Amino acid sequence: MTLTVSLPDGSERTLPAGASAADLATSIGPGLAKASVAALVDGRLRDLSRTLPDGARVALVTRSDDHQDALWVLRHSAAHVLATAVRRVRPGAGIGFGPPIAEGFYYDFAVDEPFTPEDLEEIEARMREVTATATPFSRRRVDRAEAEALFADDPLKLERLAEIPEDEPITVYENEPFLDLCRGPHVPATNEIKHFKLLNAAGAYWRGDENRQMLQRIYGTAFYTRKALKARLHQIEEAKKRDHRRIGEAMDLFSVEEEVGPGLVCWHPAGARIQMELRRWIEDLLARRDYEFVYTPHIANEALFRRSGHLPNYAENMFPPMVDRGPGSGAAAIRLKPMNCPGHCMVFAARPRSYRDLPIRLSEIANVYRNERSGTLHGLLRVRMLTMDDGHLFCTPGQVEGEIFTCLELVRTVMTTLGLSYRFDLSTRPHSGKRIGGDEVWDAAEAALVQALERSGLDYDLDEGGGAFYGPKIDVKFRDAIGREWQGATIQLDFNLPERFELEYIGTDNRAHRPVMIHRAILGTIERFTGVLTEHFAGAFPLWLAPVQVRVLPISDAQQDAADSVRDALREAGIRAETDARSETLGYRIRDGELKKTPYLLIVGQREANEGSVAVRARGAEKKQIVMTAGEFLARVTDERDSRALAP
RNA sequence: GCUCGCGUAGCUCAGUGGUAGAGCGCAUCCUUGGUAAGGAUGAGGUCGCGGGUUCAAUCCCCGCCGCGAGCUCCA
Repeated sequence: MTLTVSLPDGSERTLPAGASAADLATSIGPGLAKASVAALVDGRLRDLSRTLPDGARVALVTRSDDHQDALWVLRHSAAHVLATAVRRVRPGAGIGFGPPIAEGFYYDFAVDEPFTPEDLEEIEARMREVTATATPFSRRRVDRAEAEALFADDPLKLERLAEIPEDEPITVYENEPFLDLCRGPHVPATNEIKHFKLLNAAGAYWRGDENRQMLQRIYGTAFYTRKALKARLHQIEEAKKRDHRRIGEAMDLFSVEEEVGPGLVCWHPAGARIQMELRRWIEDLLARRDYEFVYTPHIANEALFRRSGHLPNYAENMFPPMVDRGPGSGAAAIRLKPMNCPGHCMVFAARPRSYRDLPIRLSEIANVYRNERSGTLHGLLRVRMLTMDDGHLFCTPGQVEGEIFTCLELVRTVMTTLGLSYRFDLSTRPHSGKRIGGDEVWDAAEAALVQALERSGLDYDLDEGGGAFYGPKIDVKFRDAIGREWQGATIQLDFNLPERFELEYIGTDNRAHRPVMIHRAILGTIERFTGVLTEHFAGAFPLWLAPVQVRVLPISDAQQDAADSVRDALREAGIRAETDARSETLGYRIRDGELKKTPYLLIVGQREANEGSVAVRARGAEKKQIVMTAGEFLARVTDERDSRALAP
């Protein structure tokens, strides 16, 4: 008896019946056998030790820090080793879930006392004991009764067990002495896990449900090579150094004071400068694309938000009402706006609209106010007064694709200018019952988004069922300088608000039609975007965004006038320049300028003062400075600013 | 909002049951220095807020507020 499998290169191999993926690897070569950790059998990850079905397509998964499947298996196994070690330190620990995640793995434990940093050290040491020897991960199928017996004293596992459908096999994995209810697969043995590190511990709700018990989660990461682990740990260090709260303090960009209130940002002059540049840039880009700007009130009658659906659906995130003349007077309750769309709908509805008016593109770079839960606030990334570069497009169904296309083009312009790589997620209709509008409407809307994406020649990932109840959307994810991904622009179709506000336009048939509404934000919010850019650039903003663009350093008092006149000429050209004539050594002032990430330091000594030149020291270029005339520098720096260049 | 941790000078942090210290920054003076920290002197703190224990609390206990790591949520 034999079985035949096909390999990724299209070739076929015949093996004795009952052969495993490990046997397959051995039959191909000892090197492959040694390098394999798991197998993809008909596209599904399997243990190396599982028998192969006849006719399967098999790809061996070899040790690699570049291969998601390989890392997935390793980290999943590392999670089991973590649980093994925790059970040694806390024998009674209940066991929740322990999956691999994008950058590592975690495991949740039900324990009486939370883990301390010292506990993590000890647990990690125990893990090293476990991985020092080759204890196999062995898979076993069990029936329900046996599984219930095995996990009789672990209520979390019993709960999970009860959810496994009758027709699904129940498997357990054991790396002695630890036994877990688990679908697998795993690496062959514990000694495969060589390069790992526990990172932190924190509470996590059982099953992510805030009404259920709080478990203690331990995060860690694991790789096949020491180099990759070191790179990851370095990335974590780098992220700490780039933390926008730290840089914001050092560069005096902003502050969040307890006395003002949590999640409320005071922008200092340097930070406000960055914000202003971003804002002007976006406004200019929008104006060129036929947007019109509006202002709508920051506070409004509650009735507006009742109509828009915010009060029934979004009240959690809205501040409580204010009443201007006291209760009982008949005065309306007033709310701070959490979004701009209701106001923009009112602008649209304020007069009759013809199809000739469409599309109408309204933009408002406005503050909105959201009563975010206190535990979610974080520097500039999550605040309670935020500034959206908001816009709402009102158009006919036939115009949707073209409008989306233009939005995508705008996204590309913004991301390219800032040197950010990005990708798109297309989120389609949620499951029926959780959406409004008929299937034909959704079909057309999704098709329009797909066509716009394809017309742009852009790749996208599909997030099926991820759309809002009121319409499908395209989300932009961009990657920063150290590889982290952030939510950027969002473009959302909305069939809901035009209904609620009874928006209409008169069509060519002289009858009223409902417009389609598109919500879109390109930066998202200025606060978050500034925070992310601060981390992306590590404070070294491109010249056009830098709060101070040029600092002029006279070598001694004798050159102060010369330095000031260079500074004044730069200012005349709209360059943000200042003189640093402090009574400190030149070395000190250069160091200070570099630490403040000033794009250009101009040194003016007697030589330069005599000949009308400046010694230009570009940020980070150290001693590779160039002497040029003040006029040459001015031309160069204005050009760099006007082109929004990323680097000199 | 929840769990745990933290809260000392403008910033980063040390410290003690007997009302406090460093470095940086800041101020003044000296120094006028050619490419990443010149020197001296000085100011600056209700030790987050409120209770409690104690002869005595910045330190121990409780509550509140804020921050951090996560969870949940999300621009």
